[in-house]
Amino acid sequence: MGIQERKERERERRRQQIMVAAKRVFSDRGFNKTTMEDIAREAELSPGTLYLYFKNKDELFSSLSIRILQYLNLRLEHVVNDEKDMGPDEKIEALKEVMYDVYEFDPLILINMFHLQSSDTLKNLSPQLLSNIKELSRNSLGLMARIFEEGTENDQFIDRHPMAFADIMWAIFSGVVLWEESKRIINEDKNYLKETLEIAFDIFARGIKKVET
Amino acid sequence: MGIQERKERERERRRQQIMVAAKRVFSDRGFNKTTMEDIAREAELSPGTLYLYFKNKDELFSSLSIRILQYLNLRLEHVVNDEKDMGPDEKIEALKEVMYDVYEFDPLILINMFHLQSSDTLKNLSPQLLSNIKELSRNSLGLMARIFEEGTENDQFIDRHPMAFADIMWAIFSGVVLWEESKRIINEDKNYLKETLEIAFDIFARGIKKVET
Amino acid sequence: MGIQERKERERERRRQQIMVAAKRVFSDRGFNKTTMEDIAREAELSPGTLYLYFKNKDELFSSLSIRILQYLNLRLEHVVNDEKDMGPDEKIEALKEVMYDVYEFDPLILINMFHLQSSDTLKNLSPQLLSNIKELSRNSLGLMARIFEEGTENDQFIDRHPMAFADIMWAIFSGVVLWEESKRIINEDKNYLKETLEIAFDIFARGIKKVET
Amino acid sequence: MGIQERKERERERRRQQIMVAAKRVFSDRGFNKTTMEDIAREAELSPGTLYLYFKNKDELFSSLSIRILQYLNLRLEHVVNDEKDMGPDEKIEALKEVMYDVYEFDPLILINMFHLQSSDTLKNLSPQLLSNIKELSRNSLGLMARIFEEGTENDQFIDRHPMAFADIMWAIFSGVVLWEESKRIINEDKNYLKETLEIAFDIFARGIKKVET
DNA sequence: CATGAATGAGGTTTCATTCAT
DNA sequence: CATGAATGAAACCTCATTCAT
Repeated sequence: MGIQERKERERERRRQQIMVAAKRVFSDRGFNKTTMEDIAREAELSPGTLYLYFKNKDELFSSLSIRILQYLNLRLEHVVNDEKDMGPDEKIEALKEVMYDVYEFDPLILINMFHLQSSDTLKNLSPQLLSNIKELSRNSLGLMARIFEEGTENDQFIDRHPMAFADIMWAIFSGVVLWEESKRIINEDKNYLKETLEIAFDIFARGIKKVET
Repeated sequence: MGIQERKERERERRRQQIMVAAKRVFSDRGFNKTTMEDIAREAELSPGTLYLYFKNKDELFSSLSIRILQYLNLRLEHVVNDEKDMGPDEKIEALKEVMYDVYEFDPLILINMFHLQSSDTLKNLSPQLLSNIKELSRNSLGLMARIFEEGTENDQFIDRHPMAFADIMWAIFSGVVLWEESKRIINEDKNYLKETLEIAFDIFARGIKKVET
Repeated sequence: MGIQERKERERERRRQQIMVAAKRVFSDRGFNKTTMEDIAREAELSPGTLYLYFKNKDELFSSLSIRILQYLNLRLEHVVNDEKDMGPDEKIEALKEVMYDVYEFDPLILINMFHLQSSDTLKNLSPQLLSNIKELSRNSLGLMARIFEEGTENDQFIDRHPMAFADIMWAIFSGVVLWEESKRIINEDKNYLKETLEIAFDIFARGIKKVET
Repeated sequence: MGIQERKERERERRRQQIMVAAKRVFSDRGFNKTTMEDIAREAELSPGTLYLYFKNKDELFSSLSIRILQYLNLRLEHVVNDEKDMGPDEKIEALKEVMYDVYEFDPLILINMFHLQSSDTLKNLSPQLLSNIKELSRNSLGLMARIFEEGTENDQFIDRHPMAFADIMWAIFSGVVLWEESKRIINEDKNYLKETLEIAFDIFARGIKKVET
């Protein structure tokens, strides 16, 4: 068991090493322009080795998305489940923090995640990985929806479909990050994203509250 | 002159024919998986012919984005410039219509446009085309911003940076369309998008109004 | 007959027009890089028209070589046949003039002629054209050989195979024009070719004379 | 070190293997008609492999020229530097041997070298390779020039520009090899080249000697 | 005769993936 | 487990040539 486990851990370390390298290269060059050899070089491994840890390029790429989705999920779960004494308003505030941290965790991987989603090659992922991704993103939306649901139940938010709320929330976040003009501005003024998110969440909070402040 | 013009029109017709085919295939298969031969076959032309009308695959792809951006621009200009007697509230309502029509005009091309923007190889577009795209998307955001600016000046909207408003607006729209889970739902329930947009714009309208109804 | 002839002449004029354009473009870009459309544009004709006058690209190219070979032949015939009162020494001097004029007539076409000869696509020339080229080049060598033959018969030149003499003569000329270093020098010093040819012919004249001066 | 070196040698072996195959195919079909796949098939490798050893088709082609130029250089250096006790006459004799051996070493590659020089696409060679070629051909001519220079200094050869002598010498050799009619004759009579070179060098030797024998 | 839009075969090159060491 | 040389399928793109007008 000791040995077994040690091996497993070693294997996981390698996977991480590769993913870190992959993230760097994908972020730098985008999906298409990145070759497996680029990643191998960055990871100081040989191309063949990558295939010992990832079935193919698409799976390697997708694993990056998995990682950030896992992080998002973790954080959302914490807000929804652990912070029992927060009111809906505070949870939305917390949600804002989560979203921003996700962005900071990996600003470019997010963009890549969209590439993943609006993409083609999702069909040659292993079924397990695919369902994993679907599960995670579904779960994330679900967790956000829960926050809004609570607000609705509390009669603090207007009564609408919570999933739609969650969708919009995510939209605000992701759209802000993606739209070309925004990217330009973000590059010039690092605070723009934060400010815009602030405004966005503020508007959102005002817009969904039943009793206006 | 007559002949010259006829030729020009004929040429434009061909371009459109190719773009229609390209749109279909790109939408079906995504950018990477789509080959020029696929498009040629769909357009019932030979591969070589495509290159008489588009410098390369990237330019063909980008031209599709141009088209929808032009449509968006046209519609936004109409709202901003021609509807002088609309109040800010009505204009946001009109904006909603525009966004939805854009989506109907070409639901998948929008996704592709994101691929374009979050992409890599857009550096080998002709400078003219590239600046054209930039100009159009910048202009669209600017027009949206104008709508919000008016509302702010009228003291009807809370006083924030109008560009950020526009950014969020676009975010809501595009994000809603893109997020994977949404896509799934949209495919199952065609009204979901409309409803969610309705909610989104409603929240947004409530959120930015200074004097609450 | 009048009309027939007029037409024929008109046709010949067109051929010349195309060849002049082709010569310019081939010289500028080399055989491979030159497209039929380039030539058409230079000739202010349409690509299709070229094929009314030349079976294919190779034939068009080869026709240029034909033209210069015809010129060479003409000049050589004049030296051999018309200048009955010249001695072998003088004829070699005349030969030098001819060679130099050929070079001036079309310095780059000569290089292209070598491309033709060391080339591949000579197999898809029309048999007639091919035999025409062979005939002309054979004839040129033959005419040169005659000059040396006379000198040998006169007991003025050493007794060797006259065709070999001609071959060497041609070699000197063509080699001088082709060798890369020479080209470089020629570009820097326009007189180099003339001088080198002068030396070459002088050496040659000294080398073949039976009675040394 | 041992491993490093073994790898390097293995790699060099592969390069040679490819070059041998390339030489065969280029010689057989000429540059344009030869496809990379042809070469790969001849080398019993896959097309992709060629690109592991040569940047592109042009570089592969040029490398062949390099090889023969290196051989030529080696031989010329031997004549010029190592054979201190040879007189100019003997050195010219040695030069003849060199030239003939070069021809035997690779009769068709020489023709291809001319294709290289009178060619177009040689601008997309790596700068290093290009300068390598230029260096080598310049050097070869320089070495030949040295031989003549010695003869001039010894007062055995007429006093002319030694580089021009070298140029002519090379011209004789290369021209003889190239001219179409010669090729035909060579194919029919294998001794023709040798004989003609013999005559050429004899004439040349007679032509440059100050004191006639 | 002239046109020039369309063709489509075919070439070069890339790169994800494999497998013998 | 790791390597990295080799693979070979497949993509983009060019351009000589044709043919309906």
